[in-house]
Amino acid sequence: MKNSEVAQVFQDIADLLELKGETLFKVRAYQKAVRSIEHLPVELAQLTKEGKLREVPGIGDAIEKKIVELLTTGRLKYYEDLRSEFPEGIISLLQVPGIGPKTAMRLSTELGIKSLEDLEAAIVDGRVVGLSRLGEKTAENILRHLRSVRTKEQRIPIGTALPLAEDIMMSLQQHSQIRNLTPAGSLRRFNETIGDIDLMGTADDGEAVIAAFTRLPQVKEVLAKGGTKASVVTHRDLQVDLRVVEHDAFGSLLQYFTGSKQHNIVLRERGQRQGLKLSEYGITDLQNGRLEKFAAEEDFYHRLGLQFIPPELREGQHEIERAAENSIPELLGISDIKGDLHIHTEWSDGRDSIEAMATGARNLGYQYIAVTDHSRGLGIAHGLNEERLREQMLEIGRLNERLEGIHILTGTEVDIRADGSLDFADELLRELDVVIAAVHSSMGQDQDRMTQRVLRAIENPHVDMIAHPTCRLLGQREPVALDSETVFRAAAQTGTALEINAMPDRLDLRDIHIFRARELGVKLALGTDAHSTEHLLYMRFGMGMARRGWCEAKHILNTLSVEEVLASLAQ
DNA sequence: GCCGTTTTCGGCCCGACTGTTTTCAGTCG
Repeated sequence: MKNSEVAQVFQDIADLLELKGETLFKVRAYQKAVRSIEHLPVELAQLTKEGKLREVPGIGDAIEKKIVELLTTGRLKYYEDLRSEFPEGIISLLQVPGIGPKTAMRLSTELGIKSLEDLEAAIVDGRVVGLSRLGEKTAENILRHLRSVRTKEQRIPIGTALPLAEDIMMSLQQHSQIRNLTPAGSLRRFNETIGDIDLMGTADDGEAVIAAFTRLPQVKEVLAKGGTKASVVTHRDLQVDLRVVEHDAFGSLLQYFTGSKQHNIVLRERGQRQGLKLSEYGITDLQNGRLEKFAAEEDFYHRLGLQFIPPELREGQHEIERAAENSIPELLGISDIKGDLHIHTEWSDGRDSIEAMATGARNLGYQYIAVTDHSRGLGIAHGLNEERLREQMLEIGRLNERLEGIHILTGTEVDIRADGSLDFADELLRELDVVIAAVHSSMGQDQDRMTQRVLRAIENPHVDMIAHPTCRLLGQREPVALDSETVFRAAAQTGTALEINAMPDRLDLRDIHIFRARELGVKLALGTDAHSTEHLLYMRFGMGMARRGWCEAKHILNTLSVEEVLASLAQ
């Protein structure tokens, strides 16, 4: 059973207990366990084997036993009994904003509603209005939310959200006197997907800024508008919230709205033990009731005796204890990156020439790029055959003589065939600076075959790196079945790098995989998989993932200089 | 159900909004 499936069971249990009217502390205990399991970098089965389940925050005696039962039998009696107490489908009502446990229960018991379809019908024919504490207006709101839940787009990839946010931020800066404008929420934490965009800033005249914001050309609809905040929907159907505050409270407000929710809860629990009450307004000393405000977020953390915690680490797992013992690492930064190791050109399915990609990279301050066009097996991408690859190597040699300030490494993204063999012979691979191997076909293989397939590529002494190891496409294709723990251990053993593919729809490896791979000593490499010069800028998305995986510069292959990286690849 | 810089028992994050109420329950982030 996968972690995500276990998490779903406990999420259901939390919902059902809430419907049942069980004490909220118990409900929250299950919710906390869900968050922890979702962020776990290791399989629960592995932790169980090592006897380390109880080290996970939020997992105690009772939940440990339930996890073991789920993993060994695939079922959980407690869960099945609980479910049998309620009509099927009642949990689905909870996904409608405005419907909580109390309302869901009443809708179910008093009107027999079991699905969103039932609910819509009941509101439309007027049966809902009239239940106690359910007036006309509430019913109307529920109906509106109900319809938007059905049509609403899923969370959008950060690669889409961040440029949209930046576009709005730029417009707002042109049209108002806002200062310190910055994203908050999941965007600032570099979550791989974003629900809505939160922006924050400071201003002397907040109302003028809010007015300018709601009049921006990107805005389709104004949902709410007040003196310090506003919510709008853009033409791309994305909700954007803006909050404007006075300068002296900006730090605590930014901290609060950056989250995550779980991080803030753990932080506040800690504050409570220190006799302090934390809120978006600042920190109140419970002894004397005095409120201390914070203009800078760093000072907020320092007041609690903590190191500053970078937003990418704020998931409410172990970052707060690490900050307390002063052992938050110096995370990788964009200026640490010395080159891009995964680049396509017009020789295969890229748009631009080798020279254009090289000068584009030089403009970003890089020392090198690796040209890694597809191999012949990938016909759809005009993969190179052996002859064309040799021509390309000669061309790169000529360019390297001519171009100043950038070094081009020869390479390939060679196909890993279904049986794990490679698309090019070892004799050819040996001549290249960089050999990236990747799966592009037969993605439906079962876990054993897929794992053996990738292991075989990892064990080839000429393979330097495995690209996009899980082959997922955000929102489009599930990851392939791969025993990641086994693959990571083999990669660490052989010194084969694993890629953090920075393409916004890939982001592969993902954050928790990066965390685990790094822990196991796997060499990691950032690559944009650029198919045009613009794509070189995707590096920042891979950077975000690497930081969420607690990576420092020393963990990343392409923080090395060109001499060092060539030496490392030759090993 | 979890957990400990007072605690192995007795606490458990914080504030705001909305709608339906006569003082607040329910929900959200």
